[in-house]
Amino acid sequence: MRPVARHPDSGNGNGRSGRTTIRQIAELAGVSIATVSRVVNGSGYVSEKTRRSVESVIREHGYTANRSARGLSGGRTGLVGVTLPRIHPAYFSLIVAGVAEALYEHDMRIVLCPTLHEHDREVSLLERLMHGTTDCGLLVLPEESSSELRTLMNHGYRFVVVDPRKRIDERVPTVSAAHSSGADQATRHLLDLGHRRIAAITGPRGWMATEERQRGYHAALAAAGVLPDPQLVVASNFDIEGGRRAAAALLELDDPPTAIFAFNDPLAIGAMQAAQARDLRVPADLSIVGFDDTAEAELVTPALTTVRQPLAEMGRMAVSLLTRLLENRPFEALHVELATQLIVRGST
Amino acid sequence: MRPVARHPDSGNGNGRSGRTTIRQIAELAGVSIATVSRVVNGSGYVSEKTRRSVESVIREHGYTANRSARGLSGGRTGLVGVTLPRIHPAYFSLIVAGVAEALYEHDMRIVLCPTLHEHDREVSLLERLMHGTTDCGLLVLPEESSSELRTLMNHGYRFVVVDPRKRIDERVPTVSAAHSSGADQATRHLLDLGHRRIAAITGPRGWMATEERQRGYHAALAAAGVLPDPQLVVASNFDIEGGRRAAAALLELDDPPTAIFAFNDPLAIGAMQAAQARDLRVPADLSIVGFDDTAEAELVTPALTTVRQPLAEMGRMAVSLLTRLLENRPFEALHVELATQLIVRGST
DNA sequence: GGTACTTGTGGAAACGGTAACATGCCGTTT
DNA sequence: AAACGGCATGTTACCGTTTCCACAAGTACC
Repeated sequence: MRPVARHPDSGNGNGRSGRTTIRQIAELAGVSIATVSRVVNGSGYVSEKTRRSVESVIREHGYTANRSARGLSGGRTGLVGVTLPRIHPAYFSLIVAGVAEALYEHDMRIVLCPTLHEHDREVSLLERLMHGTTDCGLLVLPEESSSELRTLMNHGYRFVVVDPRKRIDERVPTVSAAHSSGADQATRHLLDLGHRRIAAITGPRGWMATEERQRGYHAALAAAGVLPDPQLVVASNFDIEGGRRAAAALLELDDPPTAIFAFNDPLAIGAMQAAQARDLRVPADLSIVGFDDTAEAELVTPALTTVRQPLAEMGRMAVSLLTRLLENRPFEALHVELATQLIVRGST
Repeated sequence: MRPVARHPDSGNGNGRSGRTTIRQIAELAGVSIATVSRVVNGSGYVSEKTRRSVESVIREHGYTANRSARGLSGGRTGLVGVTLPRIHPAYFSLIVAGVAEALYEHDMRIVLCPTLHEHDREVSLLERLMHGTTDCGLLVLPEESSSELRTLMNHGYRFVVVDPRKRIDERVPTVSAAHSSGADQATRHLLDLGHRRIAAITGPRGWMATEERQRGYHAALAAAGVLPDPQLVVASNFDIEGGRRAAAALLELDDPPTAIFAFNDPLAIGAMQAAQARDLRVPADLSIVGFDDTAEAELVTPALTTVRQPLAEMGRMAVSLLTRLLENRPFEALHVELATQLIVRGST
């Protein structure tokens, strides 16, 4: 099909693209392919002498096992499927960065699958990923229902969920941030500053992150003896525009809040823009706290006080659960919750 | 090894993990595996009747070809290796988003390989990627020298470079932004506003992006009859801190600039911070223009005037070149340069 | 001096596809 | 009527690994 001129150093003519195969290595080292395989994988018995000789041939010829063949032959592909809604928002790219780094150390790679929030797309992607492409999966903020995930499990696919959107089956390993305690810290911080009318701009209803953070928010208010005002809680989606609209509505109230706790940074930034649009000074007239602590929090003026989620660490932790899963180690913690930390900046 | 209880619906016991194979489909449809393969790949002759019958069996059982097997059997893996320095900066994640979207349409997936700017890591990653894991590569801002890339080509690996760092071999297909004309637009904009002492904070010396943008900057100055002042050109790396330092140095000059053209958005943001730190008002006392137009440009106060690079489109375009490569279509344009556009906001 | 276990090694059967080749049928052309 | 070419389908040899099994030699034990 393609009569590409073979590069001089690509060696003896085997069929296709001139890659060194295990057979060539075996021949050069004067052993069988089984032995080479044993050396490469460090399994079974190989004498010290043979091992060294094979290793030197391997080094010399720069041999690496063909991943497809390895994957096919019952082994592992060394590929992990990562599904997430979108890549670009800092929230996701930070998690992916952590995942990529941790996987690299295990000599595994990421197969990246943005779902663009399309549930169907995610389902069909997982279908395909299970299908010999990847050894296991890592689902960030999955669109799938608990029962769909259960089906996946029953088919023998291993996966870990990072930041579950809804409450899901107990047996699915998850990694998330300490939503509730983070929200508690944020709210308490505002209370400590003397605020009593503290509004919340939440994420979508029904999401775990929303519910948990709401729990923390209410807990802190209750602890300070402040009666929660339902008018002060507005649900939104997690973007700037949503924050702008929600904050605008809050500031229209007869008795507007003196502080807003937004459930993520884009919402907080939107709120800040809404405040500035009606000539309110932040933090003098209105204090604002966010959640995430992505890079944008430091860029805006004033810099945003926010609750830091250790996103890259969450990614790393997910990988660590995943490797435990693959080794079939029945592991201690199925559900890991990483601590959050309040970062105080200029917006409060 | 793992005696996982087979899920009821996973069907007849074949060896491993209960996935449907082409053989099972063939049997159920009462045809040979070759015919099923033909139906799946849409190749060769299949009668309308057979095709429909096979398709219905496939749908019913949710069959998808095992990628490892397909990859091994001389075919394609459907995986594209993407190497880039880091994932998180908006610049990269936007490109990746474009790439992912375009690849999804071809039913291909991304294997993501951040190199963390380590040259060795990149080389060894490419080594491995070539190795049966991926069909082709997409290198964003590659660390590799032109000769290393040439070696890769000679080994028969197909790849496209997005935003080449240095000047590389003519035969390597590349996608980049119109650096020079973008810089020209930016500089001209500042000139039109009456500025005559226009400084430039450039990227690292020797990078193509730096050189080309510098060319555009000089061209615009020359066209306006402004003598370039070497003191006003400072090289930096591409991050906020670098911008801060470079701008601080510029503002210390006896005859400081009245405008700064920073060669990317973080640099511009750093410059803005440096200006604000010494109580200069932007744009009244100092105008600033950036380059990229990532999300952060809109977040800062004042919003940043900047040159928009169509990053996601660059990713898509790279995929389109890649598919042409794979189909062995000797293609028209080896080097694509996408137009940039000046976005005027509050910083000028 | 057999038996049994530990080591070291090779042979060969999967794994699930693709694609080259073979085969058989049917309608045209010569 | 024979030869031929397009179509539809089946057979089978790979692709590069892993891994199970067999086998040989050496050592330990009774």
